[in-house]
Amino acid sequence: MLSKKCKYAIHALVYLGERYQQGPVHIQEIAEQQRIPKKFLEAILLELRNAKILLSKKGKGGGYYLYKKPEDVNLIDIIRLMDGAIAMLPCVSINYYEPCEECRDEKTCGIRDAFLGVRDETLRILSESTLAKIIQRQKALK
Amino acid sequence: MLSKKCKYAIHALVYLGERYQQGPVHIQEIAEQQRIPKKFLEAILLELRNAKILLSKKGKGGGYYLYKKPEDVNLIDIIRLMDGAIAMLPCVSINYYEPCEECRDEKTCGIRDAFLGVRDETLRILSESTLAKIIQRQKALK
DNA sequence: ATGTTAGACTATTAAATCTATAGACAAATA
DNA sequence: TATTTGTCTATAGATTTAATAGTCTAACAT
Repeated sequence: MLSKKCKYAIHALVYLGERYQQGPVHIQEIAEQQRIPKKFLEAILLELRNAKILLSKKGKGGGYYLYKKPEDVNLIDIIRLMDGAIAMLPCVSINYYEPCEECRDEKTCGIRDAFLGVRDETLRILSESTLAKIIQRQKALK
Repeated sequence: MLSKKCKYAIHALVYLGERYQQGPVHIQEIAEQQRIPKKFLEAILLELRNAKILLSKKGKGGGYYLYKKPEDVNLIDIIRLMDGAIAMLPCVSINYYEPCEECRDEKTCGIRDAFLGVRDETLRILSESTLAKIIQRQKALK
């Protein structure tokens, strides 16, 4: 399951995606509109800024706005940043690889294979799912 | 990421799968061979027994053994039992469904779709992955 | 029948992680 | 220079995960 942090991040980014190129959006507004605790959201947006997904502006009229284009931010990027590995086992993780403690020998492990498959399918589906597509889908459903 | 509990369960079951129809296997032996803390393993095996995947025998010569056939126990069963939901969001979970708190309206949510896809693919791959197939694959790799 | 073996069950603890909040600081703007 | 708004550090509380201790109960051998 995704953490709340990650879900908050996705919702905040979709919200900012809907306002792409319309200037900075105040944290307070995002927090209220998306029902996210403001202080928690602050930490999340900061992390997204440090990852060069968002930009910020201080002072009056300040706030956060998308740095990357909505079609260039996908769910994989967000989940990796917020929750870490996509894979269900460390030994099949691309970005957070670690040998399995439980495993005697990775080369003859009959378990990995299935989780490699799951990882690949998950990557495929979620990397195709960009903010732009999510917003487009949302509009279509209304 | 799967919990240690779940990984222990998978390893223990594969181990028992290799000894299918060869009589009960002592907890101590599984714990040592698979390097699992014995007391923790006890709790895990008990849960698998309550779920009718394993059977147990008390007293001398006792231990645990598979109740279901190795080809009838798949990774989905094990993960659901140990870690709960397979899905990455409660609102796309089959067995642990809950509406997303973060979501305003499930029907017009543009996010769910991607996670529905991930869930389906995960189910497909992991339900095909049975103890029998894992053991077979392991033998082939040796 | 009785002692030994091995699982069943309850309770507890320690560590880690997740969620949320507080408050001082720094930069931008009017 | 006062106000607004993001930056950053620290911490607290709750929950979950991982592991252990200890008592109870059933099965079996003698």
